[in-house]
Amino acid sequence: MLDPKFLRNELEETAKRLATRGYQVDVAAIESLEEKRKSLQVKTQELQNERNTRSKSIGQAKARGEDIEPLLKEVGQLGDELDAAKHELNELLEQLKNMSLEMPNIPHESVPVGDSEEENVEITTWGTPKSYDFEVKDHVDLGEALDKGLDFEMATKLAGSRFVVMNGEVARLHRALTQFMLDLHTEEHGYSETYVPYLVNADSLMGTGQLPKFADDLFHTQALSEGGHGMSLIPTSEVPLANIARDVIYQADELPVKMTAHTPCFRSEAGSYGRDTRGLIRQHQFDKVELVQIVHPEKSFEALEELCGHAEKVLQLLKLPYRKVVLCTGDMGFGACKTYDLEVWLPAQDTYREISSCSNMHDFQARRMHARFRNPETKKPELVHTLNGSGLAVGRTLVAILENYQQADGTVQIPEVLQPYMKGKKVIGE
RNA sequence: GGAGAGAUGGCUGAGUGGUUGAAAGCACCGGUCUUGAAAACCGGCAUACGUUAAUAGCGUAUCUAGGGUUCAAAUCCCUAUCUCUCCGCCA
Repeated sequence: MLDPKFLRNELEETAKRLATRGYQVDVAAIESLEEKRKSLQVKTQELQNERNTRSKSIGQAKARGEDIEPLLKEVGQLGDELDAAKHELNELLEQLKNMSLEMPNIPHESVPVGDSEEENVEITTWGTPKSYDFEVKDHVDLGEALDKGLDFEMATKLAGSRFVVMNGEVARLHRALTQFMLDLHTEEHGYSETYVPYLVNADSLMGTGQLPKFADDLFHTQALSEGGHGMSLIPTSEVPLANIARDVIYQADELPVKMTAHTPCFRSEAGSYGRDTRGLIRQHQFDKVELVQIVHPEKSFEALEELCGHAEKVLQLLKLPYRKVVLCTGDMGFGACKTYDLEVWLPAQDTYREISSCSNMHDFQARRMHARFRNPETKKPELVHTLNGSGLAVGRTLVAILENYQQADGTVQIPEVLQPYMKGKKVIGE
């Protein structure tokens, strides 16, 4: 959510900047609603003031044993007028609130302006894609051949499309990856390991920005239309992790809070029919190791660089070639003010594919969540900034390893850093 | 799943319809005292919104949340959520 004061005072500016990400602000509508709101609010408060004063004097008169009947009569119609004004005001406030809940975050000045992912800007590349003297297979063929290491047919029987069953060494490699990532982030990067619920309530989803706008992307235990008390499966552990800060006032010396968690993520992928239907790339359920930071508002851009570096470190240690891009205004997520994507090299697709997305949400989520810290200078509670990033998406990392480390005979080398997690094995499929 | 109890400011905890935004204590901040500290004493100490040049005043709201009764609700009624205790079930 944007700062309502900023929105009000800098409406044109806000509209201009949100337009760069393809969001049209209805300036005229907001202006007229605001004007009405202002006068109605003043009127309501005046009426309330009057009622309070009179009610008080009734109390005093009664205490003195006077006849209060005439006073009661006087206040009589005040109530109706007040109720009407209140009602109208609440409707207006509701309307304004709903509008602001659906507005995306304002992009940072350093974010390149563009319409789509075509206009994302490459920052760096790391590593060199290997050349293979045989025809490379994709991870689906590799995984199926590895003693049904990846079994998509079975998953279809059990659940449907966009799920997977893993077996044997591939399943273990998948587990090894999450262990390795968690160990790295907790032991080297200063995150505390966190275990969180995979089902969350609507307040949490509102806090991080999935609701009200993106309900269709989630799996719900009960339709929101049917009472709304159902929980939803998390689309990312960012939701529970960031909401740990909801309604909290941190002491300044408690910041930054750095948390990491490994969870499955559930996405209905409502808008992506036909995209990436083959393989592990786009699933209804996938594992992810997430990094979340709650930081002092002046430190968030620094923290973004740091956090992204932590995700990069995973790729570097796994020796997977990747590139880092900064997303353009049109490609950023709803709540982000600046986002870096890390894209790993996939030889079978002969291209880089997203494997991590690291974002500074600025105060956007903090405002929705009332996540604050007590500023020692002002002694007042002020909004913190929140950041999140994948460190990394485990399923896609598995894809990258299978494809990048494949050998002519269909076996797959195990990256050195993972070998301790694989009982010292160096190759799977032998 | 069944039965009961409860939810008040950073914390503990008074308060059952009328100057109660809310006693008291703790914590915290400032001061007096002290060589310094502690103790003692004095004072201060919520948030949001509106109005405003203003972090000054003034006003409004907020005692889990949402409805209701009333001239007036922390206080009465209804609903939801959460917490605790006991029983059942269970990893």
